[in-house]
Amino acid sequence: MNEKNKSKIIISTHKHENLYFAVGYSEKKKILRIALPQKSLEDAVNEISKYYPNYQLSNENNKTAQNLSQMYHGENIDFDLEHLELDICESSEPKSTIKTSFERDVILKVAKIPYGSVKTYKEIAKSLNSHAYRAVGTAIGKNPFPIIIPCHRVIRSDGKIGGFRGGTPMKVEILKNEGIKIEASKIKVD
DNA sequence: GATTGACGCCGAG
DNA sequence: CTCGGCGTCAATC
Repeated sequence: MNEKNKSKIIISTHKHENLYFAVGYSEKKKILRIALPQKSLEDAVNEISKYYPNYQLSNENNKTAQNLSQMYHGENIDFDLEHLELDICESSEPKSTIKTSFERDVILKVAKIPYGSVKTYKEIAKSLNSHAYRAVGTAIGKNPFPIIIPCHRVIRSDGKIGGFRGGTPMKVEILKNEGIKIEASKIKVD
């Protein structure tokens, strides 16, 4: 059931205060997966290694892992998507990789949402000429590059925050760090 | 086919 | 405001 992958990867980490960030690379230096921040190094590494058991930890300071932390804390970093592995993967690849063109299209749309603004699941669907609002949510839920591909900027049409793999409270925190106003669990529009 | 979603909309309480 | 129920469609079983 739990799909694993034999390919060898490198995991780099970064610590900021009590949060640990992790990034998984292929041998070609393409980013395969980003982990949401965790309270321990083990947990952060595990977020990657559970999909890629054949890994090696890197000691070098890693710019992406550092950028990840900065973005989480609300800095507006212009990240080059060229570093991400955005190709459609074989079905034998681990879960939460991009496997269909629909998922890829959704992820690419989300990537274009500017810092400090939000879009709804419905708007994403509409921009793809689709009514599959729920499928958009499901596809975003598989986002292998959370924070860098800003899935936290996608909210519900009624203004509520919506789901998040790291839990809605984390989504709220990231949005607030970006300066978005939230009151009574809803995005405040002015 | 049948079930399951990080959803949307409307109507009832 | 909350809740149920139905709409909708891609992915998965």
